[in-house]
Amino acid sequence: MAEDWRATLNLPETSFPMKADLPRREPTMQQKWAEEGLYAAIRAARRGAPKFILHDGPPYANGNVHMGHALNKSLKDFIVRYRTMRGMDAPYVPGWDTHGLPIELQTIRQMHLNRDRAEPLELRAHCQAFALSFIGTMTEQFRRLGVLGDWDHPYITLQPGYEAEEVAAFGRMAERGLIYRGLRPVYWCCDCRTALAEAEIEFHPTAATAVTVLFPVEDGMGRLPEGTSAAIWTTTPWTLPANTGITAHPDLSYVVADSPRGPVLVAESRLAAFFGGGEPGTIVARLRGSQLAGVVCAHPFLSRLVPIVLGDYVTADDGTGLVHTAPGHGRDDFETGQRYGLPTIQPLDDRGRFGPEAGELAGLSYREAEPVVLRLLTDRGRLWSSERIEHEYAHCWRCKEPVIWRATEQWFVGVEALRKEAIAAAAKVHWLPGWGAARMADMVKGRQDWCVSRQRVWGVPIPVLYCVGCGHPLLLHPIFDRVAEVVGAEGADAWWRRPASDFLPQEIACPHCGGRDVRKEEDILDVWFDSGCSSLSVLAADSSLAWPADVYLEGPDQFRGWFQSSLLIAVATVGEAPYRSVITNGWVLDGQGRAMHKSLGNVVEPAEMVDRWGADVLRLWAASVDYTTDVRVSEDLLAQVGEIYRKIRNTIRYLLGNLSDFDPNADALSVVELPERDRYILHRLAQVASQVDTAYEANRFSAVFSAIRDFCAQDLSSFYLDVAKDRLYCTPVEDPVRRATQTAMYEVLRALVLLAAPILPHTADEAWRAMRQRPGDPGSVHLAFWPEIPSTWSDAALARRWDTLLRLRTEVSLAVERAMADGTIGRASEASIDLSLSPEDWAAIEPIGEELADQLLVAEVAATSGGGGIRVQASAAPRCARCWRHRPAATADLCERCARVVGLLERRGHS
RNA sequence: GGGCAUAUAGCUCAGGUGGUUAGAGCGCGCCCCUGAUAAGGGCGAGGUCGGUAGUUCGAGUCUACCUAUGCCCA
Repeated sequence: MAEDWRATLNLPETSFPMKADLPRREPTMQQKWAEEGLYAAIRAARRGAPKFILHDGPPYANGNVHMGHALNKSLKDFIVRYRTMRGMDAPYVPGWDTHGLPIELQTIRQMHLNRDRAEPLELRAHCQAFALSFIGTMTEQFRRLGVLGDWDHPYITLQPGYEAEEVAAFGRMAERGLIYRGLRPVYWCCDCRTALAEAEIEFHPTAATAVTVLFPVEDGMGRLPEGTSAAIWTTTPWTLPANTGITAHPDLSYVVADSPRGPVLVAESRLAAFFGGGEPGTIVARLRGSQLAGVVCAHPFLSRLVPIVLGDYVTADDGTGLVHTAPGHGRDDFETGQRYGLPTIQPLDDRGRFGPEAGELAGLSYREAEPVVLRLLTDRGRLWSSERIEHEYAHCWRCKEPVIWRATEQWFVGVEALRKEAIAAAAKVHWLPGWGAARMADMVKGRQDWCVSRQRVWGVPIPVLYCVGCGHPLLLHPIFDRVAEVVGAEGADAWWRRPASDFLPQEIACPHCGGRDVRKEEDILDVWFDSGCSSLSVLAADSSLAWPADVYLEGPDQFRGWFQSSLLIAVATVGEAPYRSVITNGWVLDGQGRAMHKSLGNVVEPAEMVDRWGADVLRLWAASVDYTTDVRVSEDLLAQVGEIYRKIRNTIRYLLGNLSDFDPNADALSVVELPERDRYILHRLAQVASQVDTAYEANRFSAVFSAIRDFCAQDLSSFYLDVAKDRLYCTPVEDPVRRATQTAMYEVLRALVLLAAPILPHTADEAWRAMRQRPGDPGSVHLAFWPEIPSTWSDAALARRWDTLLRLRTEVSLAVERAMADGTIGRASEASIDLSLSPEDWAAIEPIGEELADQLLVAEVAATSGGGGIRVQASAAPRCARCWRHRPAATADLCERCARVVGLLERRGHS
């Protein structure tokens, strides 16, 4: 009768559950870390160690955490945790960007405030409360992802200390002469008498007068016939008084055609339209736009010369291919004007009325001026044609009136003086991926001066006082110091709360007129100026951190944003880049590679994914993808990553289960004395650990991911652990054969948990706490050090032999599979194999000897040298009832080994 | 429209300096096991490398152009 030998086996046993239940259990673990003061404990443990500073780019505090944040913060966490395990002091101080238009607008809407009537201080208080509340929710969401950092002490751009450093930075830049005041066109509502941000603009169909106007050529550079006129087209004739140039496209083809008004210059493709269906005049000259550069025309009704300049934005979709350019009334116009030195003329006051210098137009609103302009053109014979058209035109979102572009006084950072220095500084930075270097250089090369003025209240004030007497702005060191001091003590609110005189130090007077009566600048700083100061306000200001940072890591949009603003400000104030390396992560797209949009309904919410899969699975996803390019995320993708997670988890669980009776401090054998089979897996472990280390070092987490995954799936689960079962289960607990395997398994488990810890902090810590410790091991894996892999574990010669075995194993599996299919055998374990090997294979396999059948998981193997191939038969040996292997019987139902073991156990049981 | 980037099996990724039948894991199909069991093992079917044209004795790997997608700019 068949006896149940199960009780005589050493089966795996562990409390580490197969089902991770991450969504439910992770929060508990996180709470435990918080209660244990894990972050502070790490800081204390690493005090004095070499620093590694990953400086957080501050997310904007006005919404929930989205997938882009989740990816970015996960990657940052991998880096910080890895460096910490490497023994470095790697503090992580999260940041928040809190000022600026979006929050101000959302607050106004939410509070139903009237911007014009709202007290600045009241509005600012609401904005602050708004931002802080989102910092609260976002902090919870980031913590839920397992991101380790000083969440109780983040840096926030609205903190007085932060603002004070920002004011000081502005002051230093001003002292270097990098700050100036100049004209720049902005959207302007003449009804509300204010500048508007783009977000405050609505477009509506509007009727307008479109005119085609002739500009007589004064100097054709010999390329244009005598008497030629350049034709432009505009839908805003009232801007003609501010015209200071004409822009042509360098690559467009232009012609001079005869007309009743003499030769006219237009784009060739616009010729027919220009003649309005009538017979086009004879073409008398043809030339490229680039050849027009330098031609000088006369203004159609003012005594002013206007040059033809070049601009890529010119199109031949409408008009004449020659664009009327008034730098005071348009963004493109302004930038073209800057490039070519065209004057910026701005004749309108804040109600949109022409000033006294506008001659006939003085006192008229820009709309009233239109018919006058038309008359002036007609009187001088410069009006080729005019028509009423309807087009989309910008309107004020509040009063619904049309808005205009109007140049006003703004504060600028002069980039020209910084450009070379900034490009040189960026060239010294290590960029990942490498194209970042060229991208940053290009962007700095091509950029205009930085307009840092915002006509708003939610922000850091531009710390400038004006002399009331002579109107001069006072860019003086003692004033900046004074403002920084007050702001540092009271916050930026002080700028609004206190009178201007409070910011004027006793000993200071206007250097121009000696006056001491001052007023405050009302503009605030661009929010990119805020975050751009973070290296100064945070890294340089905190002795526990360091300047410059080792790493910045953000999305590709930050090349024009934070990467750049940080660079410019650091170069302007310190003379170097604020980062040693910059890593860019790609954009997060949906499962089909499309950008996520609310309107498309394809937005994947990290909070939902965490509730469904757990943070460790989401993090494993972040590790699995090539983040340097755009990445996809979807339920399906997370499900796939979830499968890998289970594979890793189950491998760890199985290791734990088979080590339940193993005390590494008492039962471990010397590694160098282990049998080859166990030394082979340690050799593989050494290889994998090295690969993983190299990958972390290079921030190539997808290589970490695949190395760990393949090690679990291939080396461990499908080979080493599968084969080890017999040894583990069937030999006595303390049998050296078993202890040898457990010795190797313990090393594997320990290293595996440590290698995975930066990516899977919850799972790793859970496993760490479930496994036996060594003396001196910390209570949490997060305080542990990177595993030391002795070089003695690597054995290339041994590995070559075992790689041969693995290859043969595949061939045998195939033969066994065929034998099962044709009915020769029922299961692999009853296969009897004849192996006729090539001489080389025989040389590798021969030393493995009798163990071959064990390794191939078959009943028996007869291996010979000869190269004849593989034969499979059914084994003649009976199946042992205890170990289920087909081996010569010693008793009625047990093989020799099992009979011996059982006998031993029985003797023990009786003693 | 411009700049930059990406494009290898259903999915996620590997594929130094160009060279025999392009790899892995997952998923999928079939089979085994039931002493890792909402587990484990084996075998198998899937790509000609986004497209086109070139360079070369030979290209996934070099060049040009095109397409799609993404970011930034206009």
